[in-house]
Amino acid sequence: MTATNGGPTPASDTAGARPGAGTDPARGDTVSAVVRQWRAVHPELDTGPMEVIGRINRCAALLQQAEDAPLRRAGLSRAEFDLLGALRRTGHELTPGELARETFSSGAAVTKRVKQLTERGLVERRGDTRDRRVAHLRLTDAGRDLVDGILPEQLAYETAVLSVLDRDGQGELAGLLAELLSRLEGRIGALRA
Amino acid sequence: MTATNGGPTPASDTAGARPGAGTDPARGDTVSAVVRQWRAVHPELDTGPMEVIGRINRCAALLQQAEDAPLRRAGLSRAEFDLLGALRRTGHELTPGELARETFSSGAAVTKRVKQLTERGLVERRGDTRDRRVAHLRLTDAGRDLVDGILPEQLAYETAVLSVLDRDGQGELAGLLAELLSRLEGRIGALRA
DNA sequence: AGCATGTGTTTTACTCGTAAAACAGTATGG
DNA sequence: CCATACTGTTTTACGAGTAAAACACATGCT
Repeated sequence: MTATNGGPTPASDTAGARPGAGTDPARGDTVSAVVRQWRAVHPELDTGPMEVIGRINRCAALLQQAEDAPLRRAGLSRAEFDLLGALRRTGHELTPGELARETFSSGAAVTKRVKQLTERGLVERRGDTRDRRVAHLRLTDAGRDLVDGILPEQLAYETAVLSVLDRDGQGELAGLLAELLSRLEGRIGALRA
Repeated sequence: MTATNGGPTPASDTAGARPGAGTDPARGDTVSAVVRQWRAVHPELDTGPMEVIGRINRCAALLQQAEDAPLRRAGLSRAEFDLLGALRRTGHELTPGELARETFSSGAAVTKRVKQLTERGLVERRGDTRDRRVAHLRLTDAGRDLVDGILPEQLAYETAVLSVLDRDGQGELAGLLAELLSRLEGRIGALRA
């Protein structure tokens, strides 16, 4: 996660797991240990939210770390792959600004990545004829082939990692996350407590 | 999320939950839009894993971004708070190495953070009497008070954010994540596909 | 004891991301 | 038109993290 980047975040395990629910992992995850520590120090606090947020953060950190390996073999960072992927999946040219929004990163970061990817022959740039401030970016054949080569590998890998959950579990998880996410995205910025 | 990092670390890839911009409330989350794009371009691929991994990444990024605000008001980055929190919740002194493991970061990063936090009077250092290589770190009173002041605020904030899911939903989500996480942590490194 | 080896921590060199300023060009209102 | 404000992109200055090397010390072998 960050952590930040690599960020691990405090986590916890309170009552999260319902009784009797199927598998009962021999031992808890790291988050549950952290939550236990907090509860010992501050018994008056409701550590419930840590059980969810801490685990989301930790899962994200582990999954990203694991997925980076295959990517690096192709000589790409995750941010670079995200950029190429955005161009590939939209299927058309994008401006730097659109690319920034699409990949949730700053314009400056996109400028730098595009520069490198262009030098590597994976992306091409073309100026807009009407508005000379804007550029249009597209994948080269090499860029498209690279993405198309990596993607199935990446998906197969993800499938393997997630197979620790059964099909129903994955479906439930995806559903709950979709609900959480759609509501978070809906009111983003609203809760700046 | 870098997250890390100033802010949210870019989330990630394949499953890359990354569409941008606009909130498109009524219809699903941004991840489902991305998945739809990929399926249009590569109908033969099973995009299932993206629905889970992409959402975990995106949720992590949004939650971290949201939680950073309250932290910054206290003049701390998430990484710094993690470090102070580790000292607070364990209740005893930790060496730099232990702190690195506890916060899932590199020793070098811990060295730098401890240096800053010590200068700010939040952390104290003491050398080990037997083994002069090691140091023991502990919170100062100011450091402890800072953590104890922030924590309830942070938890209240998390509770508010998660309230978009009902109690059962939160419990189910925590349970599924706990299962996934404990298995990922169990076999981490095993799947370096 | 003396030296090779191992461990805990810090330093160094470098990458990458960001925020804010700088650029470059477009659109508008008088 | 021409000044002004605005938008899209790039540049600049800097902060934070990492890996690998450097340190500093401890330990074990002979």
